[in-house]
Amino acid sequence: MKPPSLTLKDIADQLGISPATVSLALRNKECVSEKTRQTVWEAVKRLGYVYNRSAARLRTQRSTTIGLIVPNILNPFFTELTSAVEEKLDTCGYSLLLAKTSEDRERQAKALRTMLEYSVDGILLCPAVGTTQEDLRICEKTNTPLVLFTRPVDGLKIDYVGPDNTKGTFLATQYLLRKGHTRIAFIGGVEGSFTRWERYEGYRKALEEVNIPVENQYNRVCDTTLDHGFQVIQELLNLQDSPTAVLCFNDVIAFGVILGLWYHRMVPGKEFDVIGFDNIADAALFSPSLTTLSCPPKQIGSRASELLLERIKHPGKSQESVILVPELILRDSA
Amino acid sequence: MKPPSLTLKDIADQLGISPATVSLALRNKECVSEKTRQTVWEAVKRLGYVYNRSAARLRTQRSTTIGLIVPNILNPFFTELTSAVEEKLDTCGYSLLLAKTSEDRERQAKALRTMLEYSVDGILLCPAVGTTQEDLRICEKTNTPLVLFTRPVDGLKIDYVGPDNTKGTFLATQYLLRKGHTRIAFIGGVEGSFTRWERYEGYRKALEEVNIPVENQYNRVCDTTLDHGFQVIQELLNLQDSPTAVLCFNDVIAFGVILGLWYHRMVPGKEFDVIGFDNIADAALFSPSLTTLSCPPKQIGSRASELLLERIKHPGKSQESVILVPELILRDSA
DNA sequence: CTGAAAGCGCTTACAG
DNA sequence: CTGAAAGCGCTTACAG
Repeated sequence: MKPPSLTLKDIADQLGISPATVSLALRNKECVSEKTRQTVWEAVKRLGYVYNRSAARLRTQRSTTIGLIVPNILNPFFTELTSAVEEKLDTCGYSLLLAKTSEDRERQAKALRTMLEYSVDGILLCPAVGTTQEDLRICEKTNTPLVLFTRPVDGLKIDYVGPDNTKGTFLATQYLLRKGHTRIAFIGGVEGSFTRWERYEGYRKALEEVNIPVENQYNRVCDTTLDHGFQVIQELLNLQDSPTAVLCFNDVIAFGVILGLWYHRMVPGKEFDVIGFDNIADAALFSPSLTTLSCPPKQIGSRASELLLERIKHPGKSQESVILVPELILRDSA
Repeated sequence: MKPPSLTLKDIADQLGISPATVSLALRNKECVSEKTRQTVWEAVKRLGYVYNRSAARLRTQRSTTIGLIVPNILNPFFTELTSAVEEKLDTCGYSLLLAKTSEDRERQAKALRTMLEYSVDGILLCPAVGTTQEDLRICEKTNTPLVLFTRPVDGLKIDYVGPDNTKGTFLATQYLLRKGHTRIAFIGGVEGSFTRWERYEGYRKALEEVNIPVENQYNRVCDTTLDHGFQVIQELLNLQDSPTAVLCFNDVIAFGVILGLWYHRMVPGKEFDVIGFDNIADAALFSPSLTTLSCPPKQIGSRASELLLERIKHPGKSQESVILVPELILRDSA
């Protein structure tokens, strides 16, 4: 199908030297004379030689590729994280193999397997909801470094980077209470998500501390998309005792809420308080008065990448958990 | 570094058959007896064998990987497109290698080369601004199918999928004129972008047709991010003869504009008309009254993928240009 | 239906 | 500083 491509041997033949020397020269090894190296590079450019990584990979058992698996590329949180990972890897000479799970354990299993088949040097994974230790065993078996981010896996001691969810929402709720709010809703996140549970815990604890009962009508599960946030805030505003502030599962939900408020001609941050989580790129702009718990995806992505590259270089080191404490970012009401 | 991994030969030895048969069985070839196939698959599962694609790739010169190169992953247009491509490829058994150019021709050259080194079966590329035919020559040389999308390259006859920019903005401008607007601004897109030029052309022509002069103060170049749209609309609203409608380079700019309008307590679609381009996912929600020129990234992505897979299967077929005509989507003012 | 053999393009000890 | 040789793990004609 493809035409015969140029090989190291072709270059070697052209120059009347051995393929071994060409290989060494291309890798810029010290042991090759400057003169040889130059002739080789010159020939490579002239003939349009393209290095064959599959061959090198087969030989060396290393791939300079890492795999990134996320639930959903469309969520800006993961988009920004992906971008940060790509950037970090690029500067370190690694390429990125990307897959998504759609929160499906089957698809996740398939993605993991495929990446191992490509001999990735390591994997960055945000586990699909419901992932078990068993699901990830294959990485251990093949001795492939694995770093989890954003969501831990129950009972699994492994490299991990993620936020302190409970502490974050606890702080945010206290902040709302101090501002005098008593009817505070918690919006977003899907049923069965451990992250949601943790974030809700912080909210619950803070209310409990000041003896405000947690009301079921203020606790709304929903998918993390703009339109769900938009929808839910409409419903909440129609309640008898409608809330005066919402703590959102994340910024995307918060954006939906803000759009819903504008739509009702209400100004978020003035007539109604909204708090997000993550501090994704658009958060700074979305509402001049959006408060958010900052634990930016770029930061998580770059920390996780660093950790993974570290593991690849020094295997066998002990596991590390990087827990980032979210910072409450207040923005001036304009 | 990695422990010795299981090979086909290990499986073969275990079962007392030849590696060739194991290979055939794994590929589910007809010529292997049902019984043998089953024993092989059973052993593979039991022993936890992981197929080595590097070896297969080296042998067959095919990779079942394709490369996707975009200017910027963070732009929702490209995010959605990436997602659509990933989905399409996944169902066809291909994996995705992802890279971004940041509109830098050097980085683009590097990304192309890396992908060829990985022996991708084909490449999907949205060329960085300023890309020349020469920049893409390497694909031709290595005989790697290349499909461009969204942006053509000057003078290059090659498979391409993209919108009819001029026709789109022409229609949209006519629509605004019919609604009685006479002061219409054109916002967004960067200097030197061919796409911007095309979209501006449609706007210019429509105004010209009804003898409305094109005013420089209504033509604003800016990066395609929310905050730039937000910024620019503020400036326009402060003009002496501030416009009554804007045609935006794309939806992202339009979102920024809408946020800017809400911020001024103006309701887009009522007191001020806003038109976007692309129809990205959030457009339906962003303002209930946002009008947009629909040419969705998912559609472009999936058409481009199909075209590429087609080329991979049947090389040597003649080039094809798929020009999608944007449709004006009107949404009811609520 | 199954096996022996060659080879994909590289890298790496090992000699010289 | 350079070369000959072996081998990474697969696939594929070719025999049988």
